[in-house]
This record gives sequence, structure tokens and C-alpha cells, in this order.
Amino acid sequence: MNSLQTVEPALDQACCAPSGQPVLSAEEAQQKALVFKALSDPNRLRLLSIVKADASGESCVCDLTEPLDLGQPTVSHHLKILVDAGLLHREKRGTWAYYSLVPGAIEKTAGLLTSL
Amino acid sequence: MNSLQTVEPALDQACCAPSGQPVLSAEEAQQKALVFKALSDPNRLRLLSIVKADASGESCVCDLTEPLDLGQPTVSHHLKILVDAGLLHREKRGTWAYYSLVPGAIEKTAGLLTSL
DNA sequence: CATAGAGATTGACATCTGTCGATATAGTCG
DNA sequence: CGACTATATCGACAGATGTCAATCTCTATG
Repeated sequence: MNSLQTVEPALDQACCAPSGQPVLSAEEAQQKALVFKALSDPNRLRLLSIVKADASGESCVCDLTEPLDLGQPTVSHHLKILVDAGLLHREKRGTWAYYSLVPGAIEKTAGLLTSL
Repeated sequence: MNSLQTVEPALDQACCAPSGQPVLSAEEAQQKALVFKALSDPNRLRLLSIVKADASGESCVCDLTEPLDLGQPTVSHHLKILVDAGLLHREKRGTWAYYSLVPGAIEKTAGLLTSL
């Protein structure tokens, strides 16, 4: 947009040094943003919390619909997003679908932050 | 929506134990989602990365506009979101505005995840 | 004081997202 | 096989979000 580099050969008072270095690339950023986008909805955070808190380590949709006060299709939708983000694992046994945390996924996501 | 509790007094094959416990409340979830929402955009992640990578620890808007290939108003908008989320600190000196990481904010956010 | 430059704010617009109702699919049981 | 149940998928729609052009504000400087 502006043409700083070309028009001022010797700007004596630059606002700060242009570091312009190998920071997060557009592709990396896009990739990482997907995970945080999955975490950016209150109901999805609550889903993760419920699944994590469950003693058996897994929960079915019927147990997740009530506490969130959302329709079943909506909960299914949120769960799919969490699965696609690599945070939840889905296993269908009989009529029910069981969701569980992907081991290490939370910690790995936390690592994404600290290694920004 | 459904009336599970009332119509089946003795369901002999529940899909799983209804833990229904003190998981993340709606308010807590809303609060935490705000931070992750701030992180859910690729360009904002890159902004954080650039600010963090800068040797001086602070960057001005003019240095952030070019590498992101975005207009100045858009960058200002993203920066405001990051400041509101408590991730960046803004300090205006003279004509320029300098942005820096809020100390410990990244780590604190990572902690939000692991303590879900 | 007038001018110029940095950055914030506003308004508009296209796109994305969360939600629901309706429907489809698949497993279970009588 | 036929009814029932648990989930997933589809279509629609309101509201949120990212982006830009235009404008405003504030500071420095001639």
C-alpha cells in the first residue's frame, strides 16, 4: 500500500527497526488458526470440558445435548468440528457414538501457543 | 427437547453414565472463548508472531502492515482485538503506536487449555 | 497556523458461522 | 420385516466477522 522502502533512502527517524524475518508463514498461520477456531466457541469448550471430566473418558451425544441446552443436530455439528480439528476421537459402538479426547491433543495445542 | 428422564424410569441400557458435573459453566466458557476467538484468525496469529519475534519486543503498525499484505485499517482492527483479548499491550509514543506482548499472557492462555 | 503523516474509527459489503427443523441413515428389538 | 432410537446430514436463515475505502484525530514540523 505505502512505498516506504523506495521513497525514503535515508529516513533518519524510522519508527522502529524493520525486523521482517522468518515469522509465521501464511500457511502455518492458516493451519494453526483452524485449531483455535475450533476452540473459539463457548459450547465447544464446554463439550471438551465435559468429555474430559467424564470418568469413563468418553461421552455419547445424548449426554452432551442436555447440559448444553442445544439441539441434537447442533451438538453433532460442534462435535464434528472438534473431531476435524484433531481434538476429539469418535467411535461408534452400536447405536451410540462415543467421543473421547485425543491423547495429547490439548497439550499439543497449548504448545502451538508458547512456540508462536 | 427430548424427555429422556421422564419417560424411561428404568432404562436398563443407558449409553453411558450421566456424569453431569461441575464442568465449565456457560459464563466461564464464554470468557475463555473470547481469547481463543482472538487467536482464531491467521493474520492475528502472524501479528503475535511478528511482535514476539521482534528484537526490541515492540512493533509499530507501519511494520506490521507490509508483511501481512493487509490494509492499515484492517491491521489496526486486528490489533485492537488482540489488545482487548489481553494479549497485546499498546503504547503510543509521539506519532507512532507501539505494540508489545503482555508478559505471561501467552502462557496463561496455554494454561486455559490444559486446565479445561 | 498550516501542512503532512501515523494510526484509529466509521460505514458498507461479502462471506462465514451457529442454530434449528426436517430428513436421511443405520443399528436394535419385537 | 417393521417400528423405534441414536446420530448424521441438509437447507435455510439470522447474526457475526474480515476486509476495504473514506474520514477523523492527533502529533510533529516548517
